[in-house]
Amino acid sequence: MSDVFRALADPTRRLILDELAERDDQSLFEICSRLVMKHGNTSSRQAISQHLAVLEDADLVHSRRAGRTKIHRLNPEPLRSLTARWLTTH
Amino acid sequence: MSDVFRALADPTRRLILDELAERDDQSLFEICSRLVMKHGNTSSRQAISQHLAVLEDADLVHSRRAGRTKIHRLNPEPLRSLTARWLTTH
DNA sequence: TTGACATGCAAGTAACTACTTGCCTATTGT
DNA sequence: ACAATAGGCAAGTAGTTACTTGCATGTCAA
Repeated sequence: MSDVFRALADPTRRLILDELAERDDQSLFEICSRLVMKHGNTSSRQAISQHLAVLEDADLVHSRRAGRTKIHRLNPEPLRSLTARWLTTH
Repeated sequence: MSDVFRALADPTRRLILDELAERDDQSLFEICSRLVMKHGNTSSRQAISQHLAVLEDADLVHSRRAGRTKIHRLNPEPLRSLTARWLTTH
């Protein structure tokens, strides 16, 4: 649970999630390219790779290898009911 | 927005929110006492005070002075629709 | 097989975070 | 006034995080 919030605390990681929410099954290079083009994000490939590792640790992103590329997909399940415990009407 | 996720990333801060969700208008000392008694949390008064400052920066907690005590109250508004952008069905 | 491509790994660094320690301010009760 | 209570402020520290740099691994195309 801490992992999920910690992963979401970084703006670049939220951009990556935005990108994967818009289009599934992107490789590291695709994600890097789109972050630069669409959001002016200048993070290096290695930086994005490490962000993706954090997102995978939080189970927010799933990945599979396809030849020499690694394909990433958003997994929104950990986000469901994440804040429900503080939103109870009592 | 980063502030909210960053605030939620710490387990002790989530405990504080749990406590305030259960009972509004608690002072720093009350929160400290309850964290120790109910959750075995051994954080010092100063540590809790700093956690509350982080929660206030994120607008998750509102506070007012009442004499020599400071009364804290949960503000769940920043939590609403926090993760909606990644949960769209498309 | 050779080179280009896509990614992984690991060490180093600067900034940040959580926490402690020590002292200070303000309010209340006697 | 005085002591006790509730809290604030600021410096220091250990651990963590985000990022870079340099090199290594694995895959595909010609």
